[in-house]
Amino acid sequence: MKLYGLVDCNSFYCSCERVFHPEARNRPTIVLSNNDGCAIAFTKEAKAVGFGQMCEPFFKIKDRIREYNVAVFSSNYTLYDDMSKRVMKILAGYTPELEVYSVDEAFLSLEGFDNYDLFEYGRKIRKDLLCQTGIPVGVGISTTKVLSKIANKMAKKNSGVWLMTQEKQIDEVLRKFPVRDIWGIGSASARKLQMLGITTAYDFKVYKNENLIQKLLTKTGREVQEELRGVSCLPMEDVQDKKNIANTRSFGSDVYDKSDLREAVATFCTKVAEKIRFQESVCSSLTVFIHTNSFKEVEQYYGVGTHQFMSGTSDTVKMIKAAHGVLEHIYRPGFAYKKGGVILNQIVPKNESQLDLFNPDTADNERLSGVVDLINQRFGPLTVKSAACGINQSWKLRSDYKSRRFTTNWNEILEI
DNA sequence: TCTGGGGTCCTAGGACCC
DNA sequence: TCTGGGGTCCTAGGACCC
Repeated sequence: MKLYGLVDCNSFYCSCERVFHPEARNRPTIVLSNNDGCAIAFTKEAKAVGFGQMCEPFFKIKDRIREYNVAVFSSNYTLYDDMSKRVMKILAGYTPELEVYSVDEAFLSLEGFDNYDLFEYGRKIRKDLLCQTGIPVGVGISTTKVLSKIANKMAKKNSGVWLMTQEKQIDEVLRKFPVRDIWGIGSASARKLQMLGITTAYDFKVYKNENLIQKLLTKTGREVQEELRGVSCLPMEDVQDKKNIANTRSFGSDVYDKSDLREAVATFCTKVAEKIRFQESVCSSLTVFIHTNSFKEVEQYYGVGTHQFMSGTSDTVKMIKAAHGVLEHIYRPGFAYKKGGVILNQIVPKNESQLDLFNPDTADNERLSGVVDLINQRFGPLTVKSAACGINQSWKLRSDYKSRRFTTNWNEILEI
């Protein structure tokens, strides 16, 4: 029998903070987005006192945060990424095949584990992770990925582990499970299903007109329906290389000057170039965008443009030049820009890249990039960077409640 | 005053080919 | 009055995910 386990960390960002801030463990805890803009992670204690709406603006909830003595943290992705790696490494020991689905969750193939006491196995995984990393998780086990996601939600409501493999038992759960909460069914699809009278996962499972589902929800929706029926359509996947790589940011304050935007864009390029080199790939097109603050009732402008490289590249300097060229085209003076970004497209592995027939000598400066990457890995991000990134970086973002990089930087290690 | 960031997949429709 | 048929590739936009 096919069997899938889904392990999902509870309020992952908050749990990471709590590992190093014991004083937050008895308080409702919230983590903010970049720029301290919105609340994006909540513990169940925070949800219990009314927080939990995704991306609620921080400034709107400040009063309530004081009222309920909520612990607040700026996001610290260096810390979360490292904690995630620790969790995944342990999980890899519990399955022949692990699919790291996101920073805080992973599918485990449990095919061939039919004779195990799977409930006990789930408990062991939980205990081990909590002991070794301090991160609490839920474990859901069932016969398809979609069902194991549902099992995981049940696990979080109950003792932390939920096993469902018998049809009768599955149906019992599905009858009480809102269709909107199914993995792969968002608000738009839920609305369409509602019009067909489908409100629970069970209604969806037994709905007969498959052609209509295909038409309304496309192939994706049909696959979800099959998975609810216990027919596995979504196999375990290798985590392959990224097909797009982006770095985009809201600015700390409004930006008017082209020179500031040039700095920001150069910095975005530096980040994406690092990422693509780490993946050992090259890209052949690069998109730049800038736009105004859509929350303000002023004239809006959205500028976007793409540069096509003649051959695949992962060279920071080339990307900055290209991005500055695009910026020249899309910049309009007089607007207050609030956000910008750089996206790399048409990504292929380095060794599969096409060379430029007409300019064979414009190869990437790989030695330079290699040395820069080494220095920055050792001494911290942007220790060495292109002068185009600027020194003052007046556009950069805010982060007032940031915790230390406890696990990745000797200078910021936990003190007792 | 203050409103996140980074991805994937699918489809329709246009451009283009012979 | 009459105006082919069968493809591929690319892109924008929608929907969804964490």
